[in-house]
Amino acid sequence: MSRSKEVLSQSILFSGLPEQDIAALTAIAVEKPVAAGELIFSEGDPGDGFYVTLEGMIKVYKLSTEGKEQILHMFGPGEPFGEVPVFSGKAFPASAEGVKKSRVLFFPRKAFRDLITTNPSVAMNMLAVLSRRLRNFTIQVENLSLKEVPARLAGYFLLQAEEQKNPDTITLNISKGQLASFLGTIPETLSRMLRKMSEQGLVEVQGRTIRLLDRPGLEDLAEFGKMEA
Amino acid sequence: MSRSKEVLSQSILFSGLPEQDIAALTAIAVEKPVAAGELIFSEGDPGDGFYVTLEGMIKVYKLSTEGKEQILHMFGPGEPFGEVPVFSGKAFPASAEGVKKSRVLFFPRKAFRDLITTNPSVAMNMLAVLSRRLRNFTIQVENLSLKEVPARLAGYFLLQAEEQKNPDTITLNISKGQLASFLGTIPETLSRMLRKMSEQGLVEVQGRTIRLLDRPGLEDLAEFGKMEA
DNA sequence: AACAGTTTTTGACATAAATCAAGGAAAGAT
DNA sequence: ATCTTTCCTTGATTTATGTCAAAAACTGTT
Repeated sequence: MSRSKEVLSQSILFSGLPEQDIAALTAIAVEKPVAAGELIFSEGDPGDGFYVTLEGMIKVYKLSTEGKEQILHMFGPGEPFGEVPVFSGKAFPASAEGVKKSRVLFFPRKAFRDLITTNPSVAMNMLAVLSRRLRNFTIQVENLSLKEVPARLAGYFLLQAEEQKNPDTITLNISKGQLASFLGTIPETLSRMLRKMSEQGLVEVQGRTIRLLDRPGLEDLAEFGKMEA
Repeated sequence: MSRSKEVLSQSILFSGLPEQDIAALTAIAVEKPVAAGELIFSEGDPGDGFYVTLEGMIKVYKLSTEGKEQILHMFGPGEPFGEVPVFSGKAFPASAEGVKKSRVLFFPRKAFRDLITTNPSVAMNMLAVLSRRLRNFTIQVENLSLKEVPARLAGYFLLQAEEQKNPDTITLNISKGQLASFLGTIPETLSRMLRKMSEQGLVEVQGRTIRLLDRPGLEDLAEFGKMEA
């Protein structure tokens, strides 16, 4: 089995599909290399299909008129993105580009809609994907509206610790600038908060490696968002 | 046809369904009256089904630990809500309650999943509903992160004008306090911004009636977010 | 190893919006 | 019509975070 098929067969969207269906899928899909910083689609583009990340990392983001960036999602291998226009019939609501050198698979709109109508389990998987996405958005809105930057940061660290299956050390897989943009702030503020958290013994920062020194403290910060001094 | 069936047959989710399917649906669904301020479900509840608003208005919201509220969505007649747990398998990510006296229809999880697997067009409609929801969330995140309160407010007015099909006068269908919560701010700030916009001749406010006096000015404010003085 | 580029940090300052506190207006109940 | 409660407005003040400017620390490259 090719590397692409392997990624697909383990993706949330196509898990449980028999191998010949996966093969049929790769037949209709087009693979595309994406350079670091390369634009995949822009907000307002028509959107005649969606993508699955095969390798690397893709960010989906919005830009303000003054040029500030807000990252909405980061997608790694196996994760689909850009599906909204396929089902809503409207243009992409945001833009996407590679964070690093990546490979993506493009699925044309019509072929995929046909697959869904004949294959209820793919429809169900897609519903699950979109539901999870909605769930993440509610958390993002909650963070932006109801929590301050230190709380968001602490929450991010704890989430990463879980995803990376290491309760006391995490490695950032994006730059601090990109992390700031994901958390809805700017690099200067992020830098200051990291220093503050270090001074209080919550974490130890060394480049992209963050040691979580005080999990209860971080959990408290993530929930209540207050740091003394 | 009963009032409920009428609402359902015109809803985005069930549009295009033959009448006997609608009848079958209402057979599995349970109607429930909801008082103003009555809780329908809470964040963290298991979620063994989803709802469709029949009458009135439902808000879906999050609360901060300090008690501040962020409204995520407002749903009127025909609009479904609370679907995320049906497909993600996880609990409700937010809470829902009636804004005013309402009626809702509850669809049990299993029955609806069965309907979807046998009826691709319902699956397609649900995918469209979730996609549209995602689209709205990207706008909400953009607003919270990249725009200031005056810009969000101007954008809200323009959107309402469109929905109410009246280019120069809108009537708020929620209280100003609830509007503040939807826009991610507090009543005091909203009040001040409304005054500022009035002083600048952008709008004229009389209770819940807002007259849009300067659409180009509002459009500019919504996009660039700057108000002189 | 030195270079040019980017990313990150630090400092001084500006500002949008929240908080606290209180008065006024509107709406619903008796 | 009056009372009571909720909603809305206004003012004074605080605060978190953004802006601007510059230095320092990395990164990868010749």
